[in-house]
Amino acid sequence: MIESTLLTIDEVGLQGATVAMISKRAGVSVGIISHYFNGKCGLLEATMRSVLKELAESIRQRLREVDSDDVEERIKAIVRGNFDPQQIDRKVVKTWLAFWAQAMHEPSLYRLQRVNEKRLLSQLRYELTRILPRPKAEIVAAGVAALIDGMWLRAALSSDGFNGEKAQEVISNYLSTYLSIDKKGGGVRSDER
Amino acid sequence: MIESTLLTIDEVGLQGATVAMISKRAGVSVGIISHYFNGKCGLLEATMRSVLKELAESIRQRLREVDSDDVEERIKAIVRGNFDPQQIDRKVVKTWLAFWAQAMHEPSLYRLQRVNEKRLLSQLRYELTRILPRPKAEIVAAGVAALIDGMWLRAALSSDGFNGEKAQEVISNYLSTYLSIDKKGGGVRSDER
Amino acid sequence: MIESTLLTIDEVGLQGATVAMISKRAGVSVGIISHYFNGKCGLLEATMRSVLKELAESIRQRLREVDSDDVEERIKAIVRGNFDPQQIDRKVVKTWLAFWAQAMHEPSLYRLQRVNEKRLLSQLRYELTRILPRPKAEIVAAGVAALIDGMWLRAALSSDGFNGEKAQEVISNYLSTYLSIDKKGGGVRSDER
Amino acid sequence: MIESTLLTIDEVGLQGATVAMISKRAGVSVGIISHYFNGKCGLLEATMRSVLKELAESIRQRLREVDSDDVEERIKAIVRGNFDPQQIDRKVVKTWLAFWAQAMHEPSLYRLQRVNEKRLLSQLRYELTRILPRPKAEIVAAGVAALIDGMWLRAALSSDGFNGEKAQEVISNYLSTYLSIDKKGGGVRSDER
DNA sequence: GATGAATGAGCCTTCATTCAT
DNA sequence: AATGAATGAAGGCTCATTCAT
Repeated sequence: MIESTLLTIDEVGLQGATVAMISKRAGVSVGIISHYFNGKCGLLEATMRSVLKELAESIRQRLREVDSDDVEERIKAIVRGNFDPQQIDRKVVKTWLAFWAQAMHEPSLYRLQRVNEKRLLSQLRYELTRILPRPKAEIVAAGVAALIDGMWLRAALSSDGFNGEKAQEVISNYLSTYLSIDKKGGGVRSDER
Repeated sequence: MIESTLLTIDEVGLQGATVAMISKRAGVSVGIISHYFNGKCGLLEATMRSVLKELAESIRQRLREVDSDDVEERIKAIVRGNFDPQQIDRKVVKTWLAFWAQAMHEPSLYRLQRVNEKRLLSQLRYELTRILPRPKAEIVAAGVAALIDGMWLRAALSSDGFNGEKAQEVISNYLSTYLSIDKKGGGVRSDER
Repeated sequence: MIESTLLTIDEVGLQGATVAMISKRAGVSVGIISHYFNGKCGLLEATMRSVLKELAESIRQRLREVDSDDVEERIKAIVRGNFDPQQIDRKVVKTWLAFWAQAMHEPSLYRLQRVNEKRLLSQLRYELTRILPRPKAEIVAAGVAALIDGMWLRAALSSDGFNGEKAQEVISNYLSTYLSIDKKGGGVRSDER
Repeated sequence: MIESTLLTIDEVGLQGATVAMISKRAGVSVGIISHYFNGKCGLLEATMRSVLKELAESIRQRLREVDSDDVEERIKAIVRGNFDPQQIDRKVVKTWLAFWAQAMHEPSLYRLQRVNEKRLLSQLRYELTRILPRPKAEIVAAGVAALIDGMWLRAALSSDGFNGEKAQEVISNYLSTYLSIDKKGGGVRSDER
């Protein structure tokens, strides 16, 4: 069902996707969608919930694999989670874009979007406050979050398919550069702000 | 016409926007849209072309105001251009999102999106290669571009309206991080790559 | 459904007939027409198929009623079938005319028209070759077919309603002219060709 | 103008032909059609009037070329006039079909059609009454008229282009056969009726 | 008189949803 | 519970006609 939705959106877009297409692909009747998901919009919401759950799971798994005290590694793990093959799959990417456009006009979708947006930021902030003063942690968290979304978006919109590794390289590079500076002259610089 | 489109998309989304709504708001007949813009899709394209032109103009203007040799300032000018009040206006933002979702399934829109995406990147790269070795310039350019898009996107999707200043602060911070390193040990470090 | 189409074309012509009119008269929803007939054009095709089937049935029935060896009577039966009350009904006649005009620009309709056109001719030829040398049979078959269509058309276009009997009289006269000659001096004349 | 109409109907049918297409081809403005012809329907009427006038002229010319007392030749001349290359031109043929379909629902077109239909019949009847008793002349006239229309129609609807010669052959054959019989045993046969 | 830009009614079609089975 | 045929509102687009220039 969810998979059908993703595949169909991939093929023809959210507008082009009809409930008939989706239900046919899933091998169920059209009625079932209105019945169980409360219409097409509800199906999109359920689909995004599923994608979001997998994203969260993907991050959690990566975090479990790294030293719980190595902040830099933990953040890189979060980044890797966001660039999990499943997340950068074309059908998921297209669904994300459709979801964003729709979310601006659908409260239920909007809430979902907000929760996800805030979760990433707070995760990053939580890690960074362990080694950076709060104002700086705030800025770096916002930066990393924006980099994740921005790299993800740029990759999504480019035709060359997804280059997740390059994205992660840019982010890692930023992170290690930043943290190394901080270790050297962090005190002074953070006073400046 | 273009303004009507933006306002209508802002109100009801691209899907919800009918040509009747748009033409009524613009005070013209429905027929005129198909006649001049080649249908609803053509209208979206024309609208985005207009938005893109204004973005380009906004950046050009900011660049004209800064020292043509101060690379950091020039990049900040590009960033400021991207966060111009007109660009972060809610109706423009919503149209961007709708445009992205649509562009995945409409070749003419896709081309437009690609041109814009590449233009920002090449502008940044051009400036950065003046003070950084090419591989590093590449990474920083990609980083700044992603930060712009990412901050812009996060701001767009958050309800609190747009906080362009915070976005610019984050990006400035990112930029100075890289450039300060370069100044300190740039020669050696860039040789390493 | 078919009946609704015929009645509506009778009233306002094919151009004037809207799907809404037809479906309303049939007491079904408009959507059903696109669903089952693949649009207005498909509906016309289905309607003509029905008319054609009834024409074929009408001829078959008339043929069953006559001596299978009396060629003249068999041909008259075919003629009678073509002038069956159902075939010369005003609504059927108008639909035929609309169909012809449309068939020139619609491959699927065109094929249908060709099949029917050829069927009549080959039926006549088949009967006539039993008593006439082939070249003459060919000419008489073409003549009878043209007479049927021509009488039918003239009657269709005249306001006085259909005078099927007069049409049949003319055709019978034509037929006996040819067949009587053949009986008298057929051997010699047919050698001439 | 008239020529443009014929060409456009040939290409896309009467329904498909827009006034814009026709006026563009004629190199005039769209307004001119409503202005001078009173709309699209008026243009069709004017076009058919032109076609009809040429048909009449074509027949008159053929009649002028034959002996005014040779009835058989005069009728053959009328037939030849109806199968004049100009009349069996594809664009004229298609326009005729469209005209018929339309005439059923447009009084002004209907009158035009009636006039033409009757003119042919009365011309034939006039000639035939010179050598046949009236009832027989009536039947033969109706037969020849129907043959002309029927052959013309069958040729029009077949894809093989127009085979005017074969049509004329069938009609001539009928005519000479009929008249020769009549001369031989005309008295007796006509008494039979 | 001639133009052609603008109009807007009306069309066919699509498709989310419903509901009898 | 599951189906899928039927619904009918609504959308984009076309195009004959108008009318200011």
